[in-house]
Amino acid sequence: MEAVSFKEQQFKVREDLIVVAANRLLATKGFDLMTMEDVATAVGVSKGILYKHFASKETLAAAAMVRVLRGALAAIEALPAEQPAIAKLKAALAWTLQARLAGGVPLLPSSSPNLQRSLFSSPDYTAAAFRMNHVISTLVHEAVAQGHLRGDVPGEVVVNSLYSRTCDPAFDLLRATGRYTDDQLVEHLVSLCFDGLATRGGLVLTRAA
Amino acid sequence: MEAVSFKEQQFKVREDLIVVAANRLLATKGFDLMTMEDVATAVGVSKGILYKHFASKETLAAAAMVRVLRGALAAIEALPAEQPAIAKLKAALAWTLQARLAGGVPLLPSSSPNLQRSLFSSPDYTAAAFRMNHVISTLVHEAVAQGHLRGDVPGEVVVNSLYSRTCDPAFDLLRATGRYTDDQLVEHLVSLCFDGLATRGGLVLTRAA
DNA sequence: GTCTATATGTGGATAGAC
DNA sequence: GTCTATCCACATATAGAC
Repeated sequence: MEAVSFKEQQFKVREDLIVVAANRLLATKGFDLMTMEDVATAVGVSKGILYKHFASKETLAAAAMVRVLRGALAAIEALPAEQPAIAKLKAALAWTLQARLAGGVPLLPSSSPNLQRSLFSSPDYTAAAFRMNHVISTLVHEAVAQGHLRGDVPGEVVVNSLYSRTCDPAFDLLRATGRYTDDQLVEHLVSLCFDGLATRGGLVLTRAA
Repeated sequence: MEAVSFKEQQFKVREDLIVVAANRLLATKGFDLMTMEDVATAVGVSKGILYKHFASKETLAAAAMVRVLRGALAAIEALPAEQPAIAKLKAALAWTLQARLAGGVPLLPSSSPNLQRSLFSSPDYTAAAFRMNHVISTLVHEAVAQGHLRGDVPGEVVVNSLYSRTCDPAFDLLRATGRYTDDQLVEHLVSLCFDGLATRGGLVLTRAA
């Protein structure tokens, strides 16, 4: 009994190592270029063993996505409730960018039909993605209602823009220059996303009464 | 003489068809998922003939990139000189997004080392990319000097952000919903890029004297 | 120059020894 | 459960007929 439990535990630990390694590889090479061989050597096991844990490469990628989605959801829910919605949204984007710096966020969009099918046929993934979409949409609507987010653009457009900023290629390009600290990078990206590239040309800002 | 010239002309026309088809496929499937077979059937020729025009898949992709870069450069240079720099930058982004709607812009970033090497070993590509970088950087610095673009973010960061907006995945996702016209899509994306997601919370805008 | 057929390499997935 | 060896499908690139 004890031995079995221990082995099962080891199995779970290894599975987590596999997912973490896949995460990193997906973040750097993307789904199409990542090979199961890559994952195996990164973890230090043989290729065949991966299929004892995951039925296919797509299933493994789905597991990696779920891991990140759940982490992001937990981070958002851990934010102080008294924060206004826009602050939560900024924090969520910053968290995701930090996660990308740390271990990698496997959000590289591959248009592989196999992957798409596999993702949406995974209950874990669809549940996490649906929940994430709900949480972010709600925050966006709150922020609009509070006058902190522009109301002249459909909420859907805002949500998608936020999502795409988490996998902004500019982030990696700028990071590769080595001219910025991690915090500077995150700050710049978040600021550009929410405040835009432009000043308010010809206009000055006055505090409202 | 005439016959040879005609054949050469035909050859060039076909080459252009190949590049256009590759463009579209690169925009939809990306470099990794696009196969030479795809390109061949799209053009309506056999697979082998592609290698009479291009030495490799990477070379073909480079040609597609060069085509788009040159088109974008021409579009920027055709803008009225009296326009302020920020207007030119907005127009350039809008042009690229329109081009993406029309025929596709093959900017899907593949981290394939083969592709990277092939791109940077192509004089045509490096020249076009260098020139594009120069043109955009100059416009950004002008716009900052004119007070239209934020000066608190390094120019390099602004340039990279602009670049990454041209291949923003949100664009395709929103387009796929079918709820927006092409013009609305472009307008929203350009507006979000320059003006940001946020209102100026608690502030009202007053025109300067 | 264009096609058909094929050589070559690679990567996902499986079989079988231990 | 883990490894080694292998199968199979597919994609790049080439060879050879016409």
